[in-house]
Amino acid sequence: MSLFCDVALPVPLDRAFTYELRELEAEVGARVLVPFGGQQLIGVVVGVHDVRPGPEVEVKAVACVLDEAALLSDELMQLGKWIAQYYCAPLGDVLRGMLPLTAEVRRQWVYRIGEQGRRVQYEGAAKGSSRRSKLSVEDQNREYAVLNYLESGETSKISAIRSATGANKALLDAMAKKRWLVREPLAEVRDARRLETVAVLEEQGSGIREQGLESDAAAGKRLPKLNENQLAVMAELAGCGGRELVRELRARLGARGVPDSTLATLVKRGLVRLEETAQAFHVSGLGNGGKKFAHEHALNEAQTEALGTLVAAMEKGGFRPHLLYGITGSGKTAVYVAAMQRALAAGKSALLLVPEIGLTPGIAAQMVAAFAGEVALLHSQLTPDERAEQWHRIRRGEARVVVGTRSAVFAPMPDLGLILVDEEHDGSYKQEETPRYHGRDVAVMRAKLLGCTVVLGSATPSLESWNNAERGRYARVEMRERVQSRPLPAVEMIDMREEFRETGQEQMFSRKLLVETQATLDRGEQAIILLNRRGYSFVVMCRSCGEKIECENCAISLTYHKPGNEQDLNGEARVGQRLECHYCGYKRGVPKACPKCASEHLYYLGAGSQQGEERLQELFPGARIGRMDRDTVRTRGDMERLLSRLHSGEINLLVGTQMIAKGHDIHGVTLVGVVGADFALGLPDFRAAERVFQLITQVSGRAGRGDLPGKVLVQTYQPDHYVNKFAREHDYTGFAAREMYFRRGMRYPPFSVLANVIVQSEHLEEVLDWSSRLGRWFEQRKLAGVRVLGPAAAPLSRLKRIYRYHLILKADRRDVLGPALREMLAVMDREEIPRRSVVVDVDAMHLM
DNA sequence: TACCCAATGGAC
DNA sequence: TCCATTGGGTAG
Repeated sequence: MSLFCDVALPVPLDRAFTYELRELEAEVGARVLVPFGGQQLIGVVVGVHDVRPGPEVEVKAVACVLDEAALLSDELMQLGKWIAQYYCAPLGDVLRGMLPLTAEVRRQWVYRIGEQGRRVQYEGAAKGSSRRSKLSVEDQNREYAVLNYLESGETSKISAIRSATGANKALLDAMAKKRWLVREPLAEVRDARRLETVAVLEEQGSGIREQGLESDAAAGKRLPKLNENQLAVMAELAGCGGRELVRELRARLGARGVPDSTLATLVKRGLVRLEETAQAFHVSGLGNGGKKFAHEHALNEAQTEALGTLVAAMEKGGFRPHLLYGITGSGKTAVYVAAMQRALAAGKSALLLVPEIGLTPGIAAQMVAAFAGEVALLHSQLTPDERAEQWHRIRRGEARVVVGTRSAVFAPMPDLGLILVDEEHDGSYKQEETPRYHGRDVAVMRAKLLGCTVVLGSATPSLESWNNAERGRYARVEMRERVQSRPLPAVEMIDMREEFRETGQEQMFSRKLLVETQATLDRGEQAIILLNRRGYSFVVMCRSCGEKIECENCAISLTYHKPGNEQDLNGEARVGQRLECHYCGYKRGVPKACPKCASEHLYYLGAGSQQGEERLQELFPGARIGRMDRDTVRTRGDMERLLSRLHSGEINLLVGTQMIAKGHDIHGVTLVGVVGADFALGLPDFRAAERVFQLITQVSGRAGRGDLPGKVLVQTYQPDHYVNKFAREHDYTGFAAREMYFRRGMRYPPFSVLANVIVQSEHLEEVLDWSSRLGRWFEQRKLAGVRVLGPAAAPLSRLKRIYRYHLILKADRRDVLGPALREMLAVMDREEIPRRSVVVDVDAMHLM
């Protein structure tokens, strides 16, 4: 038994804290509740020992050990430490993200009357309330009520005090500050599993039931004690095999006029027993509508071959990363399912990471169809209770197939034998807050620690993964055929400059796109049009002075939204037109005149999806149009409803932002239009070309997935740009080679490792001061193999009232970047640059 | 990060 | 003089 333990806490501090264990025992990887600067925090034990820290620290005792055995396995602890190191994040923050179990410990405060409070109570009773207090008379009275309530000296929970006196937390905390009350933390551990009551027929009850079933009249004679209602309950229960959820039973019987109390009577008589059971796992909203899934078909040759490679790797064992490069519609999901089945058959479990479950409801449904109760889902829309429940099912080995988004890479799976990362190029794998890890890279690292197979799948692999495959670090598996030998859609570029010259006017849609859309609709087929901006117009500009209307909090043009029937985040109908900031959510009314020069000539530029929908409605009055963007799709339910309307043909023309490009499999779609996607080529971002190529390829992949061939029309102002050239030929390989050339020349990833160091503050002077000091330090330090760009204003120079400058670090090798960043953090400490004002983004996805 | 404490300054 | 607010330092 050890005397002390070191605990990583969820605070932005790069160290662990030592606590005394006293009589308690704690394993490394277990959670403990500890006092920390006046609070109680849940931390994870990262070490146990007998070494008392120096006399300069007052060692406190662990309040409570929450887990008897390690909750985080050795393997996951190691993974956590790697993340903390690699991404320069505090271990406590990392571990908190790995253990999504906040639902299990309820922390609250209890209050007790203090010395000061007692005095006030007596004096106050004599003097009456003070006129000088800023509190309202009601609050003063409440304060005295609280003192009276706590008079005995016992501690009370906030809820008890509130119901007795009407005092709220703010009032109690204010009293604690005045030392009228003493505030103490209290933590209650509870089981996150939701319990349900089940009614069970007792032995003697089933005998009665059998008689009762013969005929109600006969039963009534032999069992005069059971009335009609009671017999109905018994019969219903027998009809369900003698066991049913009380909730269900009540619902059914209540409809027939049997009161709830009847069941209680039967329980009292010992004919029925009530049992508490853990609520059955329930996957909600998987509207698969009995569709046939790809894996039910036989795999084609390419799929079989790919599967063979993966299975061989699994059988051989050991760490071997694979890049599964399969063009859109080549049936990657079927290969995933088959590989997972093999893993399960070999007694292993399998993990599938997907970018966003909400945007591709199909994938969860397919996994449930294939693996039924063995599946656990982990995604951001789960409630804390649901997440904890899934987490424990996984840890107990009850769910051997896990499908989830980014953080599911930490799923506590025993015997993990296969990790799959679908759409590995997707930016949503990168967490944009501390710890800023990349789910795909963590997946690879986890596979390395475990020595298991990992598969990265994509039709448009990230340049990093492609490079790894080129260099032989990853085994490349290719599927270059669509299933059932369906052809890839023909892609045509429409030169919008020429269009302008010929028509003499700036139009949102080219003539060709309109003609083709009409023809598609006339043939009874479906069309999709990508318009990669939401809202109506994304710039409002003054014709007189050229001023663009910007957000008050951000250096960003506001987007004009027309009144519509969409709902805002609170579920309230959005009425009225408005200008909106897509970064901070700021909203304002539409000005009649320029805020700067008062000119009334305001000009609305740039068409978003809302305007696209409106224009299409005018152009194709007969079309059944749907819109898919963040304004119309807020929940998974919205997405499913929209997709099912598309599947059924209720919608035949869909307009939307990039979410329409995400892996949907709609067989009726034969035409895809891409409008304004190349605007992103102008962004100051080294991944701009890669992203545009991915977007065009992915959205093109939505066409021609059924029996009819598809066609893609891409409107562009840069038809000669290599992105467009290679996209037209479906030539990922060619694009990758060309883009590698650019990246190599510019020493961008994958030919360097990159970190974006963002310095931010509400005050511009601080940002300028700190960033220039860091810049000078790097200049003097002359770190070998590291080059530093900047400091310079970040392209998004102000966000949410915070000014932003950045330095970009490019290193030749991985092992020089980490030490350089750590040295920088140490210098910041010395130079008194606050840690929280500098964000370190290792392997940044964008440099905005 | 969240909290505590000491110093500040406004209101009575 | 009292109290509320603010900013800096620290947490085991």
